[in-house]
Amino acid sequence: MDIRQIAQKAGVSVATVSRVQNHPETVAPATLEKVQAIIEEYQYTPNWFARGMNLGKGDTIGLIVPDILNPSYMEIVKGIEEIVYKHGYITLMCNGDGDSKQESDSIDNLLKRSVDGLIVLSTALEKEKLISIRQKGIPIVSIGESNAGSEIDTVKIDYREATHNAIKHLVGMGYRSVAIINGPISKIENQLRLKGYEEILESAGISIDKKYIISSKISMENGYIQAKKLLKLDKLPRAIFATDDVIAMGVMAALRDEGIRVPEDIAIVGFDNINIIKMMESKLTTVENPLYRQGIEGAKLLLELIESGNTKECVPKEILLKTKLKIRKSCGYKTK
Amino acid sequence: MDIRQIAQKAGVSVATVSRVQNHPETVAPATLEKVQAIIEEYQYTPNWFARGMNLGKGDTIGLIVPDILNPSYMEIVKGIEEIVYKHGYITLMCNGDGDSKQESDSIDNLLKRSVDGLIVLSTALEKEKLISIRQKGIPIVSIGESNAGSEIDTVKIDYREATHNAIKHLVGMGYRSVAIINGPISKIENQLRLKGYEEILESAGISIDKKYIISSKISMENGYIQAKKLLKLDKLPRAIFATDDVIAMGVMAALRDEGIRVPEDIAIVGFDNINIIKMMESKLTTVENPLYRQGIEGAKLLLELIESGNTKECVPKEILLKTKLKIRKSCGYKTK
DNA sequence: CTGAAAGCGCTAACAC
DNA sequence: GTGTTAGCGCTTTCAG
Repeated sequence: MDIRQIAQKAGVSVATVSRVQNHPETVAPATLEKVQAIIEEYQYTPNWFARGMNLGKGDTIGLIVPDILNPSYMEIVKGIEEIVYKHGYITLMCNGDGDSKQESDSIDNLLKRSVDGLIVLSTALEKEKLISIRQKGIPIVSIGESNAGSEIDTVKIDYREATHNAIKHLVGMGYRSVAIINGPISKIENQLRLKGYEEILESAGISIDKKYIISSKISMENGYIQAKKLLKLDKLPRAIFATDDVIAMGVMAALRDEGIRVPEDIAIVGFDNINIIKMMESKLTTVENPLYRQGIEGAKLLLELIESGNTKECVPKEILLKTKLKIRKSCGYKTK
Repeated sequence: MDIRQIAQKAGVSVATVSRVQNHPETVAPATLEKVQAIIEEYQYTPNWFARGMNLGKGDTIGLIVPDILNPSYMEIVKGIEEIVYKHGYITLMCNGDGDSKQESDSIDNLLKRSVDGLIVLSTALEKEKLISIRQKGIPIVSIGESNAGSEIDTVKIDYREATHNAIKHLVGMGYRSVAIINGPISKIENQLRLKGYEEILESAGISIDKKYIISSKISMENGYIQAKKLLKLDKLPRAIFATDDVIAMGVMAALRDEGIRVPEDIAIVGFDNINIIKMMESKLTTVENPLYRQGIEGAKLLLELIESGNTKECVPKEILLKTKLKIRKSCGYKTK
């Protein structure tokens, strides 16, 4: 069924059918009803490609996620999804696989599909790439710190401050040796976390031990593996800060398997406060991260950009969300 | 940059540029090289909509997921993603929200975007809807049991048998009162699980207690809530079978909060064997479900269908994957 | 092996 | 209010 056939059945011109679909208020009530009846009867929907070609847009946004198996990212995606869907958009999702090359491929793939906008999650993409996209007038927003800094619209938290709070708390508990299991150091946000970590230790007069600084891909398995490595050291750390809750979960598993008590022997602090851990047996102290909210704000930002119509001219916005250290048992802190 | 401008720069006709992109083997090496250089120089990519309009396809598949926060579904999605991306397709993902109305909306949305094919995960969609899609010649595959039974291509496991194994094991352990916390009973797969549950109890001569049969939306929170309800009963069940691992996690949390020991007081068996629980403190006995594999197989099936070109004529295939009861501590079984 | 030209199905000026 | 018509950017016959 194409528009011509519908027009014929309804006894009107194709223009009228098109109007009925796109500007119903401009057509006479009687005609409107008649045409709508035919449309309904034949279940007509305009050819998406033809429509897109004329309008130059397809109500689609592209999304790059580093790892769809990581609940932290999915909580963000959930927020994005809800907002954009409500506004008639739909999401094309690509797996970045935490790899800058693969991410770049995915972006190109998305771009050639003429998406109306792009959201990148915790991206490792180079600054030039990011900026060139924006320069082309394609709305793009980064959730999490990106290499483009404040040159593209961004929703983020203060990773450095959040880490300060976590490490400060650990140091305040009297732990003098604190290890960090960080995500890939190629990402700005992880560089900031590392910085925050070092700053607090230094200001507490604790010398930094390279052996306590680990960077790895984010997964429970890696958390497990890295923790085991840490446990092979001559001098064990008194506390471990994992920059992602799934890493923290792996760490906890490793300590348990080695018969190490948390927090008596080693304390743990995680990052994100994802849903699953809220109910877990071992109460994990973690940095509460408004993930869902980040998705919401990011999507809104993107929609604004799309609707404004000229991304290039807008000065990039930056939305900074608050985090808070959620103290539970794993850090050894006794409430009252 | 459009094809005309490229043609001009290269000193050839638009037809030749088009050929270079779509059938490079049909153009003279010299011309080919010349045109490719220009394409490269100007970073030309054909307009997606125009291309789609001509070809009638957009290398896109639609995907309906009941809940993107549920790791079980995401493991399946991961498998799908990998296969289709490798074949040049990209995924439009919609959240079904476990609601048949919302799912139906999402499908329509996907359909009007002329996706090349559709994968539905654990769908509650009515048989008629599913079949009508296939009838229109749109490739569709269901992962998990659907209301269309064997009338559409399906990848699944034997839910009834899997449940048999779980319940049989529990009954074999001597537990005479076994509760089930099931997903929404509107879904066939959950009906099958319930059936499997009842069958084993009956054949063991255990009368079925309605109070032990619960159906709820799948989430950790609901697992928690439903378990608490169960614990308010005069006579507590000796074991609880949760038909999804995230439900099981909620159940474990509830029991813990109530000071009930697992498995000494109440045994638990879950379903899926998702990644997270493999490392969890409380070793959950669960039905091992090849989720990732389901995604792989489902995607392959869909791709076949798309490439075959005539979905209507093909007789629907059915792929049945094997499950296995993974025995850990939560069911009380002592190895040796 | 290459070019001219006819659509693909739709939207939006522009006339009436 | 409604119809006529000119594209949108591309692919693909059909000639040459």
